[in-house]
Amino acid sequence: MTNAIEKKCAKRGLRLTDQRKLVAKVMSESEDHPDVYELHKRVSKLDSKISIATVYRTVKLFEEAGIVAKHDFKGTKARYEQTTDEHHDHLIDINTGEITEFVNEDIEKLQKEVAEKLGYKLVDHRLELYGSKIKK
Amino acid sequence: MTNAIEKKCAKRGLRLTDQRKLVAKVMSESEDHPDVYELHKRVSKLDSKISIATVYRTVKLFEEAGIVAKHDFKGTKARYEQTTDEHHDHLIDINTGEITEFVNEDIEKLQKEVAEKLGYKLVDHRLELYGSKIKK
DNA sequence: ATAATTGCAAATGCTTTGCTTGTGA
DNA sequence: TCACAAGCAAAGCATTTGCAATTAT
Repeated sequence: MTNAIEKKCAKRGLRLTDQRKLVAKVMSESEDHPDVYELHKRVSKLDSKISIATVYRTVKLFEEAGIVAKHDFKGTKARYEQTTDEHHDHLIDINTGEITEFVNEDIEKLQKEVAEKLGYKLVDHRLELYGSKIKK
Repeated sequence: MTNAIEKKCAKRGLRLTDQRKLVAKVMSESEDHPDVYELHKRVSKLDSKISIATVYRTVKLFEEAGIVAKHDFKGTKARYEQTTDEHHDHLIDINTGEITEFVNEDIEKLQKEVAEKLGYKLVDHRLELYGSKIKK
């Protein structure tokens, strides 16, 4: 069984070790944004021998290959998610830590305009909203 | 000579030690976004005995009192700046590290709308643009 | 075959903290 | 006076790395 991440690795010529396959599998099946410790915990269920150093190395490798995205949300450790086709930003629940993804083309466009007005070509950005759930 | 930071400390009942006065002075006079190491270097010129631990503690204290803002830009250590009256966001030059501040009310408004549409009250946000200078 | 990868433990870099001495209000 | 702050060195935490053994191609 080959998942999307494995396919991307192959395409990029990354050597597919058992450990990398397992990290790929776990990330492919994750719906959330796990940190390295959590990833290691999940992968350990499939291979109790895998080292957390390998998870760190793998996740960094995947990130450099554009296969996963790393997020440093305020006050938390680095979290990872599989890269998707369309770009999205994040809203973080300040009470529960729950993360909601969203897309807003108007904001995207305005960011580009702001950068250009300041004499810059927009290369990357970071937009995070922090909020608390409205109870109704 | 009393600067804005010292005034805020007084208003909040923070004890004004010599070291805190010096950090306040240096931050008040800084036009950039120094990290703790840089702050310690600048303060050391005024008091060669000050410990970097004290700078860490002071900067954290000021942050918790809303007197300075902490920024964790991508790939850099924590940087600090004096809090200003109007909110602003940052554009970071990916080549030089130079930081430009900007305000965009349209984006602010859209962020709030996005949060509300998702059922959240917007409490805080983080918007950073990363770009490279357009040479003309 | 052999260059790349792993596991382990030690090292790193930034930040915090325990403890004793010093000090601002 | 005396609760709070500073200085120092040690500890903490997430992450990286050197090295010998292992493995994918």
